[in-house]
Amino acid sequence: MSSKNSETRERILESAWKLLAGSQASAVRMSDIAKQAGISRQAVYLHFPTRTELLIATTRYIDEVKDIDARLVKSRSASKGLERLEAFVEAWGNYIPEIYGVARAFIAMQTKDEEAGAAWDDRMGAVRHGCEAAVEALARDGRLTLSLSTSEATDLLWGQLSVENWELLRHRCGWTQARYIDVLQQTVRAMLVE
Amino acid sequence: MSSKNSETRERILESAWKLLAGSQASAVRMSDIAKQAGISRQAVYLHFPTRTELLIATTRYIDEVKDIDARLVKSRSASKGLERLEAFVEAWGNYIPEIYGVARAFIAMQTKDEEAGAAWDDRMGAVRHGCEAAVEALARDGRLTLSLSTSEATDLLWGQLSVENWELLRHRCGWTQARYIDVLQQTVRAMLVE
DNA sequence: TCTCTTACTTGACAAGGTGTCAAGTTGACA
DNA sequence: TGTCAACTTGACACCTTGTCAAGTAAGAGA
Repeated sequence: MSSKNSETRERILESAWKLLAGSQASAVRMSDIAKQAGISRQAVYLHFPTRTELLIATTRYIDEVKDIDARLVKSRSASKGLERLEAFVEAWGNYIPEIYGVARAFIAMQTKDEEAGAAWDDRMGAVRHGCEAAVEALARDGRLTLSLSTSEATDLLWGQLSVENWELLRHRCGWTQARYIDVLQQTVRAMLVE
Repeated sequence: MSSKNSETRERILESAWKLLAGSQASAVRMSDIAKQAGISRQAVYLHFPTRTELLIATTRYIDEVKDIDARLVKSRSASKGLERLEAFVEAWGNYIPEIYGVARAFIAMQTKDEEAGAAWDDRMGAVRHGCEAAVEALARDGRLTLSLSTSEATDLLWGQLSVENWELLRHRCGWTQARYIDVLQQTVRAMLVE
């Protein structure tokens, strides 16, 4: 029989991902994930102690499969601050749809489950670091708006690139992904540059 | 004995409000609200059929007590678009803290409870109307950025004034309320005007 | 004073989800 | 043949929402 850390574990992660990405991401239960993976509900608990830990593992799995690092190369290697900023908005903005399902689940759990809140804060903290790097590059070029500190500018950019803002514009307002990226680049530039 | 629609009902609403506004807004249960109001859990159900309806009633109660309409008078009576925009940002931005507790509860429920989602969408739809009016006033003055349609500009402003964005800047980033208002006015202006 | 009604209490319970536990099955491997 | 690891089956405790039924207390009216 296969080792515990391979096929089944991955099938669980794939199932969680698929269900969370689906239209009815709302109430994805442990039993749904088990059924999707073709195993018993208890088998899921043999691999992941809690629902929260399964969700955390799912985000890590997605990061691996979708190669988030590769997507950020262009931004990180940009020489000019403005270039870096726009590349970052594009890279992260186009990554949000990939993780949106899991993100929704985390946001819903934040209120109830402290551990889930901490895990999500941690992931979003990584995004903030990306924002910070872009803002600092901008500041080094002397192109950051004078009325904002780098910290404030970072916060604003972070808020602009939040999953919640993406959700509002794409889902509630019906924007296309391409228009979202375009307008966000333009908006963020108006907010932070010069 | 007092009529059903008075003292007790109001005590329930006050209790819900108080608990949701408190630091541990996370898990406010029906039993917590009942205890706070000094009545039995079942008595709460005599006044409100479900938790969702109680939350909806609580927002309406807050609107009444805090007089949301009065706060919007200045914005609505502004003659210039820019003036209207800034007054609206100030009025709504300063109202968010009042409803934040209830808002958090709604946001957490959105995923699970359809009715709660609809109720919250409805309330936020009202905010979007305010955004729309401000953007249209700006457009009439010919001061709206050319690269944005009025609908897109409305959406952007709406996202900027979302409870989630307020939460991020005030709670996660530690901004003061005054700074939040200042920076948002400036940001929104950079995004939409000229 | 007796009775009726209204608001509320008390206590039990079903539904639906998470997480735990114990015992059984099955296939690989030595 | 025996053992071990991975998985199954079924039961159960716990929590929260919402329902139900019976009981209590106090004001209103005859």
